[in-house]
Amino acid sequence: MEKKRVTIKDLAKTLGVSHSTVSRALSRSKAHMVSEETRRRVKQVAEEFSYRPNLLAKGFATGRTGTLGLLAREGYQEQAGAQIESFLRAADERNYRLLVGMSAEWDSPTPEIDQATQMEQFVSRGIDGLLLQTIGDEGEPERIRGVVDSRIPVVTFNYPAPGFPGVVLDFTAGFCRATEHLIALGHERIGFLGESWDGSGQGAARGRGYFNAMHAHGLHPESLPVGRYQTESGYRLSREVKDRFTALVCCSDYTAIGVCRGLDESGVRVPEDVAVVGSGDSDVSAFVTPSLTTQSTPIKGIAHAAMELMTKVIDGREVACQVVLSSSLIVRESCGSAVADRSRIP
Amino acid sequence: MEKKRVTIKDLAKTLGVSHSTVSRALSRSKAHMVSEETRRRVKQVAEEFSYRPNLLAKGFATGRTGTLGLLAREGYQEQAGAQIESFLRAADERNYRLLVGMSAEWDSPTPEIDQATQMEQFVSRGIDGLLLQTIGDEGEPERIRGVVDSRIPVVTFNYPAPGFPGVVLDFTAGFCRATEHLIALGHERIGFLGESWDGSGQGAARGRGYFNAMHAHGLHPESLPVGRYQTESGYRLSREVKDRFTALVCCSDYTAIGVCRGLDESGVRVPEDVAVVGSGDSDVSAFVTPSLTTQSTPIKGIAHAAMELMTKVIDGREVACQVVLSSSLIVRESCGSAVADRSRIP
DNA sequence: TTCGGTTTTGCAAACGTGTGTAATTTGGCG
DNA sequence: CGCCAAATTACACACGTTTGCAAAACCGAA
Repeated sequence: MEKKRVTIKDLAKTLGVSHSTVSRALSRSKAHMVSEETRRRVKQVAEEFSYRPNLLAKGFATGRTGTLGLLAREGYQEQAGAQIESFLRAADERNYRLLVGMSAEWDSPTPEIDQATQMEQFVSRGIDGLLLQTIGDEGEPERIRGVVDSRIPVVTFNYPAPGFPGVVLDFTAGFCRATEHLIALGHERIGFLGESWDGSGQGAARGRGYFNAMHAHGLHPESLPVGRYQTESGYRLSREVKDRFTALVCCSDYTAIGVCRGLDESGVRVPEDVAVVGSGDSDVSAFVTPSLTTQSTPIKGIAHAAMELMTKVIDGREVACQVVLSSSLIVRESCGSAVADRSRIP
Repeated sequence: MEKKRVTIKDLAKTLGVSHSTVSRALSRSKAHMVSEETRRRVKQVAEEFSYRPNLLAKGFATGRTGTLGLLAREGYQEQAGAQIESFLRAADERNYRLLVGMSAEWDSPTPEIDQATQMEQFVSRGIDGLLLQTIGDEGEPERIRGVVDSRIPVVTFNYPAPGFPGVVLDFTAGFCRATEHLIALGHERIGFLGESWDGSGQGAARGRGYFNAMHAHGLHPESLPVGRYQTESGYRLSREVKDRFTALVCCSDYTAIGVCRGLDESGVRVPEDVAVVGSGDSDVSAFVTPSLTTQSTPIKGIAHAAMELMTKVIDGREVACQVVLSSSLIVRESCGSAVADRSRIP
């Protein structure tokens, strides 16, 4: 009953030719090493038998599998799911499959597999390239190089890793612009909900944008650390910001939604009493009340740029460059606006 | 410079044994076909050389790759990303990697790869099993069988596919309970935002729950079709529901958020004028204003149950069974309630 | 020492495909 | 008809690993 899959040799047998001929007929080698006539016959029989190549064997023989590894990191992304989706699309378009992994911290104590192991697993499975979400922490490039064979191309995203080509979003500029938007509206006591600016990594890059803007205008910056970029972290922090700031810059839309909710429950109105800006332009951001002023993070753009870069690197047309994407500020209700009623601010 | 990866043969050479011995030493075969002494030596040298097995070759030789395919469908899931994440975790725990794909419609005219092709690709790459998001449309089981080799196990989720083991959420019961909750609050003109109940598939299952509850209480059911389960679809529909219903059952949280926003803009208050319930218990649902009454959809539970089922099927301990998970109703503000603070209501 | 049995090891084939090289066919032209 | 080059095809090996089977080594007992 165990009907085996039909192989190239089966085709060869019924055609009365050698299996190598069949192979050449099907995988159009650059030199027309096979006559048009036989190619036609082979293709017909292949169709008839509904032959499907064993991509495992093919990859094994050629060293190229048509599979890329995508390794995302948990907790450092407000929209991990959407990010993965975008990559799936971008990979599909270039006819690559994706081995996807999600890693916790390096040497994580949790039962989850750590990043190094994931990378090894991927490499062992013969991926043609690795799309790696970096966070820019200390010694990251070395760790990567320690695990992944130097011959397989790595493209990073999220944060630059020296020595590796990558796609990066200019969070610093984005948060700077967002903060300046609040300053232009007349705010002076502006708080930041996110990681502090002195540090490395993507979270700090956001904070640095906030800091730069504040500093440039002679204002006093202050950050309140959020843990994960989740809704509840913002909600928790809402108690601490009351009566302390007239405006808040949040590291993500979800943090913003959480803090808005918390403030609302305390009787603080957004944007009348406190202005809030988020980041990410997530699906819901336009539909919550108040709708969020936020910066678009071109998730699809990142995925496409990363895949673009990856194909270039694979073809050897690029070695190590950073593609910098920038975000734009989307102004909605949550920070009021020039026309907002500001009469109540003490 | 092209340093090849170290193979089993390299180890054999430096150890002065045959490569088959090394193979046996490393892959603990049931029979202790190799002495403890040599095993120790082999392991040491392997460690020293930091040997990593070529999983491609291994899979090719054994027929098992330790990789599963996960094929999700676009647009039929409110939280596709979170779903994928859950599966990644569940797979990790059982030491499986995941080839992930996202498919559009069958024979999709879009440039994206259709489901059949995706499945073929996965199978050709030697997956040990396929986790398949089904939608329960006409002829789905046949289509699956048409593409995927009968020897590789398929576990479906989201909607039962006759003949295949699967995990399914009892949406009908969930939406019935949600609707009855509204009825208990005294509502009679209750609308449904989602697919109609006469049809097949997961969307209709939700509608059927609504319908059953309405019918059981002698009320007139009415559905307004949403396209995708996205925020804006709810927003668009808000104009049509005004002055027509006193309560709305929405097929997803995002639809609910969208419709709340739209109603708010029209001056209709939620929950005072119109009560709304969502579905999915998404992250933000507790933090939007008003917070959403919704049904939890145990996304993690689905992933775990599916993986559990998959391992059973792979081991031959199960053939075709449906695991039915149920949701629970989470009561928050958006539909008002007996205990809610209603003092503000005029 | 020799024998039988058990444990350990080596040999070789197999998995499906690609590819270099040699062998064959083809075709054109003298 | 014969010859040479070009086009086409067959042969055989490679890729890294597993695994059945036979060979070898070992061990204890006669």
